[in-house]
Amino acid sequence: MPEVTTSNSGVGPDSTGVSDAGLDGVHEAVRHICPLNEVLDRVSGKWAIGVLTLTGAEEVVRFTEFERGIPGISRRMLTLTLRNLERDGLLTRTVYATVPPRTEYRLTEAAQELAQTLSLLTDWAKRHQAHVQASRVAYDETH
Amino acid sequence: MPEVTTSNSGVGPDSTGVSDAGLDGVHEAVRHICPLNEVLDRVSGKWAIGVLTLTGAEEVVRFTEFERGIPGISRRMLTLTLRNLERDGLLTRTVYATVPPRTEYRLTEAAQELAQTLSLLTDWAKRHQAHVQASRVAYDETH
DNA sequence: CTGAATCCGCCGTGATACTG
DNA sequence: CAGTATCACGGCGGATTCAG
Repeated sequence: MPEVTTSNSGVGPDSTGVSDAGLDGVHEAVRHICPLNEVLDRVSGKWAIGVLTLTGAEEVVRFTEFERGIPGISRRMLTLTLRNLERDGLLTRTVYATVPPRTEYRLTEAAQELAQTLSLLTDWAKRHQAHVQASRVAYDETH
Repeated sequence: MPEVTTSNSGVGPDSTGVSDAGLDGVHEAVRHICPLNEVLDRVSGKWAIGVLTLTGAEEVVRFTEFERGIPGISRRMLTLTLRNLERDGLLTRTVYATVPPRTEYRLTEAAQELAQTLSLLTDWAKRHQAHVQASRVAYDETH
């Protein structure tokens, strides 16, 4: 992805190529109103959060430690997640040309701030997850 | 979605049915470690944030106002987003049986707190988006 | 040990048309 | 006005295999 449409790691096709280019304009306007989308695009996906929090807790993490620390993740997705985070300047990747090879990952300062903010979101989740679950059950019963 | 697998609005098949059921256990462990995933699942998708912030700013919003206020959204996606948010107890939906029909949406208290926390994330995004973009450009050049 | 490359299934998303 | 129903597409995510 060398060009503009770098964000939107989500599922959407990002303006399906439909009609004229006007849609990109308004879409950009939405993004301007809400940079939150960019953060969430970055942090979305099943694994990014796990990587971030794990790295935040451990300071320095190696590839294999991620695999053990995030149960269920595949090599492929771990690599992709790591690369995306590195590309966004949230992780630094240091490779030691030893045998066997060794790679270390750390959070950048920006990512550390992000992790702190995310912890506030976690607080919200903890405080309201019961309410949310109850809402879901109630909703599913009546629909 | 009447049953258990309600969360995980993301793309993943949620433990592909591979081998034994042990994977669900560890996966559940991951969720326990990080309830953040649930919040993000709830807020992910291209439109949920827009709906949330718009409703936060307007107090009361009608269906058509969403369509006008969130450029590019389709009726279908607006409906789905609204329903999900309502199901999670973040939005209330009030239908007036008038002609023409009229439906009002408001944030619940929980969602208002969430919106505040999300604004902190927005702050982070604003403070670091330049850095992130620069990182991306640099990364794309060298790879 | 740390990845890269390939194949494939699933589901989110959008377009379009229909309804009360 | 406020949705619902149906179809099609594209990409994420996973499994597996190969490489340095």
